[in-house]
Amino acid sequence: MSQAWHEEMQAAAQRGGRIGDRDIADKVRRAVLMQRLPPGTKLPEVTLGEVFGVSRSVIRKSLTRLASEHVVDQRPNQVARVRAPGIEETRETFEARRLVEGEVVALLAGGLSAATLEALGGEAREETAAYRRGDEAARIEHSLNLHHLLAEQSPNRVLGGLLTDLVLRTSIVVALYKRSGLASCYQEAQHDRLIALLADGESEAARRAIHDHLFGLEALLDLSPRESRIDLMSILG
Amino acid sequence: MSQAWHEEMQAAAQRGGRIGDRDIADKVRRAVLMQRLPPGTKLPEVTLGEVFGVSRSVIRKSLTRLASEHVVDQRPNQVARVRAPGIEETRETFEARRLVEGEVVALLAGGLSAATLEALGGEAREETAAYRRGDEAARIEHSLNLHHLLAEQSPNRVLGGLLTDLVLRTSIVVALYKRSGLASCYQEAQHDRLIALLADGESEAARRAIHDHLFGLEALLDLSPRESRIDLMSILG
DNA sequence: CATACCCATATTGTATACATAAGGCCCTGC
DNA sequence: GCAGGGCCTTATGTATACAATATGGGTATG
Repeated sequence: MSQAWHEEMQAAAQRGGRIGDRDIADKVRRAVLMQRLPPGTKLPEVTLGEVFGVSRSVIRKSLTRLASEHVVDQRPNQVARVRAPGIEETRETFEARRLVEGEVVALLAGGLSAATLEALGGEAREETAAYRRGDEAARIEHSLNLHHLLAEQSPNRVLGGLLTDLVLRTSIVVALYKRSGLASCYQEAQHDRLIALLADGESEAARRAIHDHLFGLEALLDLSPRESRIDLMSILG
Repeated sequence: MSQAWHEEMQAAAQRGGRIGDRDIADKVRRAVLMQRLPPGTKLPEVTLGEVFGVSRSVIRKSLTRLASEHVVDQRPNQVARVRAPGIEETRETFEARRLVEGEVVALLAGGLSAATLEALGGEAREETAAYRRGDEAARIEHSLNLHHLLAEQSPNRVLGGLLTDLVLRTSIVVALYKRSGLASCYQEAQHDRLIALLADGESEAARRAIHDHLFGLEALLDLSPRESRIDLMSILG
């Protein structure tokens, strides 16, 4: 367990009043997303309990929730660990998300209220601004917000739920496999283009835009099998 | 809590040796699928604990698992209840499953081993046999096995996981909204046709076959809004 | 007669203690 | 030097006690 993660969590615990399993899951999820908790990190229940000032009961519920979101691996009689999706699963996650998010934006095109479009545009603008000032954490936050908003607005709530899950999972693997040289996975103007197509009701063009966006994102990752820093950890660990 | 369900569970508890949260979730899931547990049924933790001979800890884990599968509703400070998806959600679930299962069978076509094809054929045959002898429980079992097998065989494991979830959810709503006159939702020969197309590698035809199959299944349901026996329970409850 | 309030009861939320199993370390034997 | 086995440490699995909260019924009141 790294030092940084411990103090981060302790600080988070102190700021809030009563915290529940939901809050804890949120914090751990964010920490994973921001790579504060590297894959494979052990998450012992007692330790987390001390950090958050609650008992194992609450922690267990949080971990179970995170496991159902595929954020942590929770195996019987074993310490929960931050999940490390392999290269194959990464590709599959992207493929699944292309299918689902493509369908969602196609359904969404032309049916969004002005207020929603404005909210989407706002997130896109803030993402760009964060990128320009080099604030990667904020950039990821706004990018996530944008896609999460799409998922929430889906007229098909079931598909929306699936999309929410897939957005989280892709975000985790992006953080994991981002090429070391790259500071960010920002793709200039792609979000704005998508929003314009949604506003114009161009269903199929919006679907293609999402496909391009996700293919582009996947292409920014280093998914070469040789670099097995992650696989070693999960296989040997 | 109905009488039948209680004795069913007690019998189940007695037959097995040590039972864990997984087993309990399985049994409750089956009971829901077989309509032994009607929607809205309360599932108090202590009652379940007594029935299965375990403490609330185990029950809680089971319920949480079932909640993540959308089988039960688990809201804070409230007793868990068997979930009652509304008509709208039913349609959305079918739409989502068409999208995902269509893609899965398209990916699967032409790539299945002879052994897997034989296993699929076996389930289809057993389903037909069960239908002919009027054993609806067995028919559902084999139909579920078939689709579950498809999900497991998906080269894309992420999509397979999504499909597993959707198959379960559609099964629940089929049980719920099956027209009262209908003894079964069996659709003659459709499974066999699908398997043939998979064997022949006809991706797009297989996708269409699944679409037809699922549209046909949805058409067998009574989704008219007037009959609000379910909606009243979930809205007022 | 309808409504609002209040109390008794049932049920979940949380913490803790004990039981059980996994993992690591050292020690022994080859 | 290396492999194997047993002990010890650590962490999870399960049960239980207590606290907090919802639910339902009964009663008083407008």
